[in-house]
Amino acid sequence: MYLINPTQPAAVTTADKVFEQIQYAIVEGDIPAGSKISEPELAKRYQVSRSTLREALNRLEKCHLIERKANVGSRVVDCTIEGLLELYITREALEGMACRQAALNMTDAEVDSMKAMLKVHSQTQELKDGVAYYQEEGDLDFHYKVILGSHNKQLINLICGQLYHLVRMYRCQFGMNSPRASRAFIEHSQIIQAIGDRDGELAELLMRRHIAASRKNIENKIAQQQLSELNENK
Amino acid sequence: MYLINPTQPAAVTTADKVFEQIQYAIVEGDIPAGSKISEPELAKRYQVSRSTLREALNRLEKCHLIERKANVGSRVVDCTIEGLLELYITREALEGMACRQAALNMTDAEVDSMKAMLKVHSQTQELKDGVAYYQEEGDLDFHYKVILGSHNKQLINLICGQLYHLVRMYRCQFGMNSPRASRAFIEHSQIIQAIGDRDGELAELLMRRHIAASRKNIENKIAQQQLSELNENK
DNA sequence: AAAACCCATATTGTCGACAATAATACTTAA
DNA sequence: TTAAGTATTATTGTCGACAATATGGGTTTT
Repeated sequence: MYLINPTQPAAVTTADKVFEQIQYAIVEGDIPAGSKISEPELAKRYQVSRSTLREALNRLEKCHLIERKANVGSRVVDCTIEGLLELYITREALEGMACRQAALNMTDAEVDSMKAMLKVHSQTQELKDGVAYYQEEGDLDFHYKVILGSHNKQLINLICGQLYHLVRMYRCQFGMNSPRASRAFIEHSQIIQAIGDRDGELAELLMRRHIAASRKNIENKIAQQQLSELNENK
Repeated sequence: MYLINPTQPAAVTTADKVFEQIQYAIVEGDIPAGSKISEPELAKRYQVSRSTLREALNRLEKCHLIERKANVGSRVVDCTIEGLLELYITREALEGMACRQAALNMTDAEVDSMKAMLKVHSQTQELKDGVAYYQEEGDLDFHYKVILGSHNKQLINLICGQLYHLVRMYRCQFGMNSPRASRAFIEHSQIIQAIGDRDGELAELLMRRHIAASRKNIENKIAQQQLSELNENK
């Protein structure tokens, strides 16, 4: 279903499955951003008791997809431009450090594996066919591998287990499929090079620039989007 | 009780209160690190039903104080040296960025408030009386204010809401009360200076060095501790 | 004697019902 | 007519019981 997070263990309990379904619904926008969550309604919709639904809600809260207030209820987080900026700044810090650690801790085999993956992506890209989808997937693959390559459980958990759910949500809601494919590819190559050279400082620098560039690109897209909406409504 | 986290809302529900109590017990080591958690036992000990205890366990999992496996149960995280290093590397990334953002986003009033706080700390320190406790509190105060000064909800939540519980736990379990008080004070002053000058780049650099130094200091302490334990047992 | 299998027990996951709190609508008073 | 207070309703928090899964001990088999 949709996208598998390699760091998340397979859902075994029903609360896990409901969590995945709701997570998908929120990321895709089927449950609108910013909307209030009714426990009885969702429990009925997914055919589970309120207890297990609340268990699922707890998981959703863990990856910052919903927010709870005591005795009041839960709301889906809303996607604001400020929130997006904050998210990318946090990514810049965390993934930058993860990249530095990857340069120190990745095995040679892992580095080779990444280089191979990049080669596949480049060939796929040359097909110029379905570039958006593949590059999008490839982008996530790339970042996942770098993060896992840090061999730092704390970083891996924070980024893959929490931040990336929000990243996907923003990408979906703002319709950001595969921006700047060719540029990203070049930047990925440079990063891998630095990691392979075991140059942690450079690797971190490049990753931070890469994410900052991605952030600015999205900012521009949003600005354009808002501009065109303005033109439609005038 | 113990230490109030200014970013955490007051506990209103009983699950919240139980959470705080267990959190305290884990951080202090009353519930030993690495030990398995028995839901029925804890529920009886804190005089609540298993449902509300599980709610409390969910909060504990959110701040990484316990880990759960489906159909198996929960364990308190164990404090390993690797875990400590990973934690401090993550802090370096996040607090470094928070410090950079603080330089950009803090109001002048907030900067003044921090300078005033630092002045109080310096006077308190000169008393050379109970330095450990006050400086320890002061250290946390300082870091909290910088993080809050970033005005970045994502960073604030990750650091104060999650990482700092673990930081306290490690400090407690490894008996790290107030290391390098005078050095820390000087470094804090430099950081505030950079923030006041709105020099984000320098502010981040100094904060990262500050945390890295703290990490190395703790590493040394642990090494000494293990050495002395070795001598006792020989 | 060691290993594999099975059964008993304990723990976790799930459920529906009740209690407490918050939001809403209505009534009453200024 | 507006504002405050109150009662009603709906939602969340808490509880105890049942079902499903894992753990440990005992038995049997090779």
